[in-house]
Amino acid sequence: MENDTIIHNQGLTKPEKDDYSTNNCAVTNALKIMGGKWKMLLIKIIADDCVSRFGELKRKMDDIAQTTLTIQLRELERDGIICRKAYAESPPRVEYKLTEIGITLLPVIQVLTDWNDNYCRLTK
Amino acid sequence: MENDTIIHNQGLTKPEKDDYSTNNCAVTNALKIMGGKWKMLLIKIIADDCVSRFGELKRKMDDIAQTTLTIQLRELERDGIICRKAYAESPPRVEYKLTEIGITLLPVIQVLTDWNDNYCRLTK
DNA sequence: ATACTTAGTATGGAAAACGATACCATTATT
DNA sequence: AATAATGGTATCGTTTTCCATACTAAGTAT
Repeated sequence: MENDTIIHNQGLTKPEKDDYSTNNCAVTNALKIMGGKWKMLLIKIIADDCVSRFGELKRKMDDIAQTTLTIQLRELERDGIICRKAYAESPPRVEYKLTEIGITLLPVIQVLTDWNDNYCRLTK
Repeated sequence: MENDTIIHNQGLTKPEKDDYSTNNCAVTNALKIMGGKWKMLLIKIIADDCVSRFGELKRKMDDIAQTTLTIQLRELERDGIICRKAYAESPPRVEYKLTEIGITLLPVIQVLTDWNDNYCRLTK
């Protein structure tokens, strides 16, 4: 019973001191940028598409409100994860794609997807 | 402009059809279990501790409300991520630890931590 | 007797997230 | 002249999430 308390911690980086407060925890920090109901899904779709238009995203996430989609895109843009390119046409055309920093988030998406495919069913 | 649309998608598993709706997306599914403001942090702390007591968790996450902590722990328990062991003592003693399935979530935590350490600063 | 400890629960309220609806400008189409 | 398409914004309401406060039971220490 005592010996298995060591096993599952291998490979996890322990914090120097026990500081998990809001401003100092790596997990919390990362989630400030990519947390929430829609962000990771949005990042995944834009990655799959390479370049996405607004209406395309709206169609694929068919249960998101348009206002919510706009807000999420603005925040991802503000945080340097995606970039927005608007063309001076009519009707308007706007394209979204991942920035270089946004691309560095793909391993997070992938490991989450892998976990779902391999282990999530065991939780039921 | 066209050629760089391919690069960043390497290694990402594309969905068969463009189905990102609420019930069918792997990312969304995984986040149903470990999403939210506190879950991943909780999983990380319990992993660091190997075994955590309630008051210990409360102290380390000093800005979480006690009621919220209880709810998060109950949900993680319900979803098979942690297990709860209460001792018939007084004052009560309750211990939380990761289940085997909970342990499979650690790579998710790790990759999130790594991203924060390596790339998050670039978003500023 | 009183105070302290742990791991909660109960209640009420505030804040954040999210959604539905209506509206807009510009151009092309019918 | 009316309609449709795109990518929004503005407003308001709901739902979800979260927090603050008060309270509890049982044993231990003073």
